[in-house]
Amino acid sequence: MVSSIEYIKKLRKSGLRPTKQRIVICEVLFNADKTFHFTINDLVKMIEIKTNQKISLATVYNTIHAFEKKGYLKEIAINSSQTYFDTNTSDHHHFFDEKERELIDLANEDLDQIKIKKTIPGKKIKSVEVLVKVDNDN
Amino acid sequence: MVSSIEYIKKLRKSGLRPTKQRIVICEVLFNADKTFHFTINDLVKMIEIKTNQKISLATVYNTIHAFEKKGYLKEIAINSSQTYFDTNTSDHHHFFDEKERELIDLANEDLDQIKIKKTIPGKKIKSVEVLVKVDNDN
DNA sequence: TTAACAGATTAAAATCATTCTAAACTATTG
DNA sequence: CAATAGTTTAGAATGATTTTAATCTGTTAA
Repeated sequence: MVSSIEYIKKLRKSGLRPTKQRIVICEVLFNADKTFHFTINDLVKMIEIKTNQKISLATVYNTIHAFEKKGYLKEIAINSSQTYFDTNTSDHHHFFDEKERELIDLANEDLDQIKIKKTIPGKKIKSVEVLVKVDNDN
Repeated sequence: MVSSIEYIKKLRKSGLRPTKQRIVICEVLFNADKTFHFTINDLVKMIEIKTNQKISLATVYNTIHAFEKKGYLKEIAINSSQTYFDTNTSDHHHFFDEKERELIDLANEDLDQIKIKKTIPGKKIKSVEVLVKVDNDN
């Protein structure tokens, strides 16, 4: 249970004003005992459940993008009509169950070190993301 | 230079009626000397240049989805406002240059075999996609 | 403490890729 | 050639995301 004072500090430290809305979003995202994956739609629902009031959709988008830019969230590359985010910002990968539209973490340790043997002139690698699509077994 | 008769055969064999529109799309997509990546928007432009007439956007979408379902195209998992497709349907991966919004093939041989050491009960692996995001070197 | 202002929030409109609709067209088959 | 199932089409609809422009609020300096 992280105190909201911590979030206020965190926000200030990143040059983001600690507004009521941002603190609520921090509490929803970063107070969970486990990291998780979510869409903007999921988040809006979680906020409503937690606070019984709503934050404007535009603010939710703004805040999530601000948090992503600060490195507090990661966007996950999948083809979906909605964008998925991850509160786990460590270096790791994902399973995607298209039937359930659900993401599952795949730890870096769960696959061998990926070594890219090809380089592109003038470019450097920013990230390596593995997406494992899964389907029902039968 | 593949004759359009070949595309007609190919379409018939897959249970798709060889319409004028589908043949044109085959010619644009599968007559290139190299495989390539494209968005629907790119494809529409290519069709216009090649034929000087246009195919309805709905038809382009229908056809691309039909081709994808038949395995003639692959959709590439990246976060972008537009969906990218690949005429290279072999097992391989991608670099994505976000600055240029450009995809570059990464052959399977350019990285070590990926072995996923985690399994999900009741699910089987359908695909493993690696996306390497790159940025300018400086 | 307060005034001033930059930054934030908001509802609503706009955007834009994609999908749907339902009417017109066409390839196939007998 | 007629019947029909499959296709194409323009335009409308959808839905996630972004923009707009007005209002509000946190911060700062006096």
